[in-house]
Amino acid sequence: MAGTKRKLPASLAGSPEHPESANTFPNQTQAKRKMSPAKLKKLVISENISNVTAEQSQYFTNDLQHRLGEDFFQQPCIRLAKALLGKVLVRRRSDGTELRGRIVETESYLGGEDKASHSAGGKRTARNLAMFMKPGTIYVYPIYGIYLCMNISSEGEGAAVLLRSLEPLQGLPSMRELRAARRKESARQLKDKELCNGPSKLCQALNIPRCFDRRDLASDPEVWLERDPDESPINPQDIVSAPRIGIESHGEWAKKPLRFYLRGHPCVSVVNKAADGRSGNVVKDLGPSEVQSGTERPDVKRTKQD
DNA sequence: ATCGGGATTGCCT
DNA sequence: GGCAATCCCGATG
Repeated sequence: MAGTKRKLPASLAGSPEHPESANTFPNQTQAKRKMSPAKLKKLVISENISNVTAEQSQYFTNDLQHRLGEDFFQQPCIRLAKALLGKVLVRRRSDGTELRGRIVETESYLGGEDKASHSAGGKRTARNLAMFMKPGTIYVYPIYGIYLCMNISSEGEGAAVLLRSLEPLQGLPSMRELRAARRKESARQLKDKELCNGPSKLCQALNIPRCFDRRDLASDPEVWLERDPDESPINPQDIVSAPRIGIESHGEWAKKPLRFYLRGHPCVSVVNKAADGRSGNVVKDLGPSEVQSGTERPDVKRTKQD
């Protein structure tokens, strides 16, 4: 399948989804555009005309050309979590339309000794089986009875990367609909940057259902990952490492900086000011000791992670 | 068969 | 910033 250029049915070709608006984040420090110049030009045009129909040819772009294959996922968990930053998650819906979001925040769950991981201690259950499947396998699990979270299995026994937030790129009106469906009708409209800035929000916005659990990102026709052709390589100094969110009860492991996000990006769900001031791998002069807990390198087997 | 908790979110004060 | 919502899964008896 990979490398094969698929031709879309004519019925899909001529029926773009709802009007799509371009999405820019002026305040974004790394203001590099992700689209090809041609695509960008079209989107810029559509920005200036309300209710413009989506550029149809974007559905003909050769998605598979930039699709990430299984080799990409074959990396140690922390490395994959960082490598995922800047990559584009694509969801192709049954009507042929595509939703796209750029990954800007991830978390590593290492399995084994990682007490905060569903696979801690090598525990393998029906729920977390996908964490043990081949790298690139999607792990979707329900949380708090009402939400879902999406992970990607990495190299390493039971290791996976949680996707925490995306920068919405394409299909924003659809995302807004999907998100609004579960909110009060009286609630104000969500800002663009609020569409996917949380692990369960992105599942809603991209319509990722529970049944995507155990699917393969490298080969699934409905969901995949792309390299952004025009994205300049992420500078390691632009990756913030901070403690993971929502796992406070897990003691020492809660403090390890296994959350990664693009510095200054407006779509990050929770900014860690202490860690934000610091650059990725450089340890500058540190303040109070409590700050340091967020900077110490993860206490994991070097052999496994680098 | 029953019970308790959770890798979150949105609305309220 | 507090807290309810809501239910599946895994642990326990």
